[in-house]
Amino acid sequence: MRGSSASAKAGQIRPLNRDFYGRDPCRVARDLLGKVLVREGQSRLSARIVEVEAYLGEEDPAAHAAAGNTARTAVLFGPPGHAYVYFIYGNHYCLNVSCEPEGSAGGVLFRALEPLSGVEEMAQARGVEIQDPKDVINLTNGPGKLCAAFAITRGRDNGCDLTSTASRLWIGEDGYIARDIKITPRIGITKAADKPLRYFLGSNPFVSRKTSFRR
DNA sequence: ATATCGATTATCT
DNA sequence: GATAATCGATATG
Repeated sequence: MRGSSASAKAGQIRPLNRDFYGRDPCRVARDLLGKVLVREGQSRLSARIVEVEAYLGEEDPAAHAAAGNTARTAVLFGPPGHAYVYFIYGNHYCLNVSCEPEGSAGGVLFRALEPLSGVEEMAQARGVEIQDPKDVINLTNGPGKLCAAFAITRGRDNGCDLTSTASRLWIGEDGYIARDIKITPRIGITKAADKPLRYFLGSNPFVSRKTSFRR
């Protein structure tokens, strides 16, 4: 066996190709569950994707793409598989991956991750101490939190190619099969707040909330 | 357990 | 000038 096998060996992570992202954000969101976000650095940080939301194109009032192709939203209109990072509420960064073929807007917001490696470095980046195993949950169970844990900022990571293992940030699969997928409305929005575009692993303790009402 | 609120800035009206 | 794809702290049941 020499790497041509379809099933990944334990611990091995293979990047997802650009075609994976060049589709409807709803399908990309669904298929992203169970995949792995990797940040290369002094040591490698990795975490499983357990909660995401789909944001559509200019016709979705809740999407940033609704403002059209501006300096801020350009990545959403560009080629698929790139990181769209924005700053919100004066405090937090949020990470998306661009979807749809170039010229058509769409993205998937990362809402929660399950840490696989580099827990100590994530805790340090979040500015918290891990005193109890349950404290690990608090590291990446929200869109702002996971960006802090991975040291993701707009300046460093906006526009990053997430299909390349040469990038500081990329996404891969390790053979894990997503189970118990749940779908609810998106969280924290006021427009189009009823559309069921939030996808998560129902039995995973790292999801930010079980249900979606808020606000 | 849920509810409310302040922080702080990029972006848009 | 208002709002926002959030978080953490505080108050209250």
